[in-house]
Amino acid sequence: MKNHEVAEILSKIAKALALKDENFFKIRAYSRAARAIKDLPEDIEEISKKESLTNIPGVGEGIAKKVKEYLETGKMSKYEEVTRDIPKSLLTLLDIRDLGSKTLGALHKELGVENLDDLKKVIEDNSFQKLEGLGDKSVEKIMENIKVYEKRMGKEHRFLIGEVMATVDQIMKKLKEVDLVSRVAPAGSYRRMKETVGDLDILVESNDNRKVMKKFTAFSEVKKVLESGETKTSVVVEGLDIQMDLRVVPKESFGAALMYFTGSKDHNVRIRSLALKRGLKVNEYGVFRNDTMVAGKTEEEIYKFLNLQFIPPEIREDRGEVEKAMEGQLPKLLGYGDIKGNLHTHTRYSDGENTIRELVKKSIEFGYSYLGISDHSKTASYANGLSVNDLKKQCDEIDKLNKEFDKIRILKGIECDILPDGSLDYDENILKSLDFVIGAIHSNFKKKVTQRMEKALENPYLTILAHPTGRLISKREGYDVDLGSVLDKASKEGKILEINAYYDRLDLDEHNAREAYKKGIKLMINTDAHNLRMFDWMILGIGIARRAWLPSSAIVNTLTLKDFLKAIKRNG
DNA sequence: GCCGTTTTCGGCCCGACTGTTTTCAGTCG
Repeated sequence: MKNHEVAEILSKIAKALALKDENFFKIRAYSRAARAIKDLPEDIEEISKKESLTNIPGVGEGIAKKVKEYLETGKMSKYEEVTRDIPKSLLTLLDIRDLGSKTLGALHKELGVENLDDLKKVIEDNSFQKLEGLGDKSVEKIMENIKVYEKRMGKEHRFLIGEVMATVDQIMKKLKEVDLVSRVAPAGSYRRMKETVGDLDILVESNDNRKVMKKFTAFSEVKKVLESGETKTSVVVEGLDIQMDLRVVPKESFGAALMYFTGSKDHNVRIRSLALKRGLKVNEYGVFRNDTMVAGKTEEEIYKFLNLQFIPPEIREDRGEVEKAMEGQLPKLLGYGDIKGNLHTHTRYSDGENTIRELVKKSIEFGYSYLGISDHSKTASYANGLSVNDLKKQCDEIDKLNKEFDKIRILKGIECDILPDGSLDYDENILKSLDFVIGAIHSNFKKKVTQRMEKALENPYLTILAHPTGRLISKREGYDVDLGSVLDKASKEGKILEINAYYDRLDLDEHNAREAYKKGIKLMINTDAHNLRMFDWMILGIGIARRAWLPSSAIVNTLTLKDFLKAIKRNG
C-alpha cells in the first residue's frame, strides 16, 4: 500500500511550491490531493488499476498522471523538478510553528538558509531580524518554537483520543462553573471522534469574553498561554503538552461556531461552497444573506436552512456525506445510548484492576443488561492467564453473583489465546462449559496469522474474534494478516468480529469495520477493559462505528439480553 | 491544479491574532 508515500510526495510538492511563492490555488490543490490520498480507505494501486485515479475527489487529470507515473516508475518528475533547487532539509522546517512559507522562502532566497543549523545561525548573527517585517518578537517566538521542533524532530505528534479524554472532561467541567458561561462543548477532531487528535478545541457560550479568557488562562491545567484575544485563546495544557484552543461565542452564533470548529476542514469548505452557490455566506458567526443573519443558533438550524439533513460530526469528512444529506439518504447511525452490554473485560483473576463485583455494579449503574467476564487463558502467562482451576473458581463466583443481582446477567467467558497451530487454549470440555469464547492472537505474530485465525473461526466453540488486525495505534503495525480472507471466513462461519474499543487498539478501525459490515459480518463493540474506565472506551468504540457509517443493527451488543444470547449461541 | 445547480473558463472558504506596521502581511485553524 503506497498511499502514504504518494501523499507524502504530493505534500512535499505543495510545500516546495509554497516556498517558491507559486499560485496559491495550485498549492492548495496539491495539499488537498495529498490529504485525500492519505485518508483513502482503499489501496491507491488498486484504484489506479481498476478504475481511474480521478475518481478520488481532489485528484484531476494533472495529478492523476503524476501519481500514475510514480506508481509505475517509482519517480515523479514534477517532484524532482520543483525540488531541484530546494533542499529537502528546508521543507521540513515548515513544521516549525509560526515559520511559514513566506518567511522561510525569504530566508532561503535572501540568506541562503538550507537547514536547521543555517536557520539558527542567521538568528544568532542578527541577519534574520534584518528581513522586512521581522522584529525581535518574531525572532523570540521562532526560537521558542525551534526548541519544540527539535524535541519532536519533525515528527507530527498526535495524541490518542483516549489519552486526552479525562483532561478534556476536567477542563470542560471547570469552564461550566465559570459565571456567565451557559454552554461548553468540545469541537475539532475530538468531537469527530478520530482515533488521534493533534490539538483540542473547546467552545464556550458566553457574553463576557474577557472574564472567561481570564479565568481560563488562570486554570492550573494551563501551562503556557500562546495567544489570547477577544474571541480566541490558545494555551498549552500541563502534563500532556497538547495545545488547546478556546473560543468564546455569543448564543446566536453558537451553532455556526460549533459547526465551523468541528470541521473537518474539507467538510466546511464543501458546505461553504454549497452555500455560496445559493447566494449565502457561511462563517463561524452564522449563515448570512446580504449581511443579514438568517441562521446560526444551532447546527440543526444551519443544516436545515441549507436544505440538508443533519450530518453527525463523526462523518463530516467530505466523503460523500454532503451529497447523501442533500438527497435525504443519510443512514441513521448507531447511537451512543444503544449499547446494552460488553463482553471483553478483565478482572483481578488475570491482569485487570477490579473485582467482578465492582464491574457488575458499575455496569448496572450504567444501565447495561449483560456483562461478560473474559480474563486471559492459561498460555498468556505474561497476563497471569487463568489455570483450569482458576477458571472454575471464577465461574462459581459468577454463579453466586448472578443469584445476587437480578438487574444484569453476568456471562462466563474467556479471552482465549489462539495458539501457533490455530487451536484454542483449553480442552473442548472447558470451552463447552462457558457462555462465550473470545479468540485472540497475543504472541507468535509472525507465524501464519491468517491460517491460525481462520482455523480458530472454524472452531465451533469460538464466539468472537478479538482485535482482528492486532495493530496498536502509532506503536505497532499489526499482524501480517490477509484481513480480506479472514473477513470472508468469518462471514462464512457466521462468527462475530470485535471492534476493540480500547483506546490504543481501536481495532477494527473505521475502514475495516465498514468492510466487514458490507460483507454482512456481525460486529460487536468490546472495551477490553482492565478497570472501570470501560465506559469511556465504549464511547470510543461507538465513535469508530459511527465514523464507519454503521447503523445500530450492525452491532450485536445493541440487542436485548434474550436476542443477544441467541446471537452468540455457537454452532457446537 | 481542480471543478461544474452561472459546466471547459474563471473562480477557488473565511476570519482571528500577532507583529510590525500607520493599513497590512504572515500564519494558523
